[in-house]
Amino acid sequence: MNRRPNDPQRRERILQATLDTIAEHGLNAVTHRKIASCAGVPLGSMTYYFSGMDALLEEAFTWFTQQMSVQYREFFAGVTGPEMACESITTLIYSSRVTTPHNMELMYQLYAFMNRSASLKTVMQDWMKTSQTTLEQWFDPVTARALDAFIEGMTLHFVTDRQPLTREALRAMVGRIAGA
Amino acid sequence: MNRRPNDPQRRERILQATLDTIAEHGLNAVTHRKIASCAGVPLGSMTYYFSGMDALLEEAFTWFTQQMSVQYREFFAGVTGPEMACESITTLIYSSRVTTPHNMELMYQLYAFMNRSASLKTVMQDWMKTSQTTLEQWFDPVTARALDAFIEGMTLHFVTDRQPLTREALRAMVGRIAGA
Amino acid sequence: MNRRPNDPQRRERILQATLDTIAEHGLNAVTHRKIASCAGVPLGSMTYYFSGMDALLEEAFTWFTQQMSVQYREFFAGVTGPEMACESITTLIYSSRVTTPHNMELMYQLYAFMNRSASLKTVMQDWMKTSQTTLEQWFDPVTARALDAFIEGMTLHFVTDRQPLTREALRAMVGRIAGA
Amino acid sequence: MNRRPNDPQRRERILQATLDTIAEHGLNAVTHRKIASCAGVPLGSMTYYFSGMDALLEEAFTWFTQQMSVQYREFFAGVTGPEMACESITTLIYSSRVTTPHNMELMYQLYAFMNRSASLKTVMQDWMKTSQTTLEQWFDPVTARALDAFIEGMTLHFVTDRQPLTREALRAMVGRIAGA
DNA sequence: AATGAATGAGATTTCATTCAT
DNA sequence: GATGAATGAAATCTCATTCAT
Repeated sequence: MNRRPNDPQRRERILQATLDTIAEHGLNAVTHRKIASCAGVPLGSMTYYFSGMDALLEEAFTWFTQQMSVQYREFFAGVTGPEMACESITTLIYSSRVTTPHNMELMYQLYAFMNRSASLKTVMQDWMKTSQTTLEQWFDPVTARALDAFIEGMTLHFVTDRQPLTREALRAMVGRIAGA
Repeated sequence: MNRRPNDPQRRERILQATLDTIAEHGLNAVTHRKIASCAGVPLGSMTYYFSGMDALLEEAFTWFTQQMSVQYREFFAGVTGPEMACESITTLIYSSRVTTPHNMELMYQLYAFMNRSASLKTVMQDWMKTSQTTLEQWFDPVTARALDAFIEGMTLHFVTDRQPLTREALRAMVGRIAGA
Repeated sequence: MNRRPNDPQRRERILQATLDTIAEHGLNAVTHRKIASCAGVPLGSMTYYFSGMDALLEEAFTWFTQQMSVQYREFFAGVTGPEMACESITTLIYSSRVTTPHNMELMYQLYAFMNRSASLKTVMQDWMKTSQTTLEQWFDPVTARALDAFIEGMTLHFVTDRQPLTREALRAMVGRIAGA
Repeated sequence: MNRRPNDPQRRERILQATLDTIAEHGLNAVTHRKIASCAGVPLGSMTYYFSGMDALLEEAFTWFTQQMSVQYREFFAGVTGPEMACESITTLIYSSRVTTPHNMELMYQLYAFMNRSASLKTVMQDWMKTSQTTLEQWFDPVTARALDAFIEGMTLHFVTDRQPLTREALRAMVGRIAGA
């Protein structure tokens, strides 16, 4: 093992490895060993950096939520009006660039884990608020919530469904909710 | 000599206990002992009735999916037209009678577990198909999918969000997707 | 491993092995592995029979205290008067039949551990009471306590001291405390 | 080039912290981290100043023995005759000024640890010799040993027993052993 | 000289599964 | 058929010690 004292990326690398391992093996089946091996760190590092499995999972999911939040916001960065927002929403769902299978896998593990941790639930609620606020730049609050929920549900469909909607059909539905 | 088991409900009782235990403790943290204790059956029953943990989880989730399917169908039983369907959808989401916290908890555990089991994924896809077909009685296929996705996303919001929508706002959004 | 379901001596065998391991290696250095190996049981048995190390130590010491109590009482079984009691006390200390190095080793480990466990402290106090009561058959309470303390201190001297007292000198000192 | 350490008391501070930690947590449960934290020194100091845990414990106990020896001697400093010695012994036991709960706690941890270390056993034997020699100033050797053993046993009673002896009763018993 | 981040060896503990009854 | 005592494999976690700085 290449000894690297003061490795500043170590913590983050473990967090990322935790997410990757959850995505690959599922929450039940995640072990310190698998994560350590995935992160390329010795087993002893796991509890040196994180007090225990629960703390690690909580922090990893919190980190994931923040990453997703950033990507979400960046996705709507250049949007200037409702029309353009609808296009972006459609692309968000359809392209799976943000809602990749990997991310969706984590999303559902996160929903499943959410109720085990009060602080994680708060993080989730804050995220939900943020994404609604983003959409409220171009839509009224109720519409923003509806669109957010639709994105939520539709992305699930896109990773599970055998025959997802076409881009055009999807765009039309987004337009309906937007009330245009 | 046809010997019937002493306790014919035992299998089902174990399945139900499995679901309850998952809902209470989360998929990671479910053990044979907890389930057996919850079901009030001896520990030995667990592997006597089910070949192993994975088989048990798979069967429990399949059973859950079927239960939900039935409830979903029953919910739309008396519906005679699109208008009434929109009302039912609104009530479905708003009342949390089907989408109880307990059921939603299981739903997300199920989504999280889905990718671990090919057969479970099929079950999920079939369910999705069924619920879309149900809605296709009153809506065109694309609209049916959009409504289904909206239900999906909105129920999540309702168990997580700090301030869910009012019934009226919800009804209005359903109406928009329905294209009325 | 010879599989013996319902091995009724298993628990006691583990307790005895715990005491032997403590005597051999000291409280700090006792591990489940060492005890299991000493008892000839698989490692998994340790926490199957005892909820954890602390519970095991507590029970082992409690058991030891009871054993010592019995031996102590048996030692004074045939005593009919103060004179004979003094002889027995002298022999108890001098012969090291009860206060063997093994037992004394455990005694001091026990004193050291006593303050970690309220219930163990109670057990110790009860034992102290019992041994005083035994001596009160032939001596007044204050004398009984003094003799008990003397036994306590002298047995330590006998396992530590380089040149212990002769039997005669010991007998004389016992006689003085007895007030004969 | 005589380089003196920045912190000349550090070694002693670690030794004292070791004793305090043993008294607080017990010999099993003492860790470098706890001691370092108790002494207010960096973790690295532990193995910088002491070659390892065993060496540290041995030195700490040796130091403790010396401290106790000094206190013991000081306690009998002004004594001029057997009568006065008996009074001092009584006070020694009864007042718990030297045999504080903290010191007694350490005493038993020490007895428990003694057999793990040949050099520590020697230290103990030397101490025993010293305390006997102290008493031999006013008593014959056999009486001195008996008194020493009595002190030993009685102090244990005083920290454990629910109802210790009164001062008068204690004094009377000391007097008997002294043969006055 | 002094430190504390890092680790490997080994501790405790959990638990799915087995199998004698 | 049914059970639960028992176990081995593997999990989590602890910590003395090392060593780059």
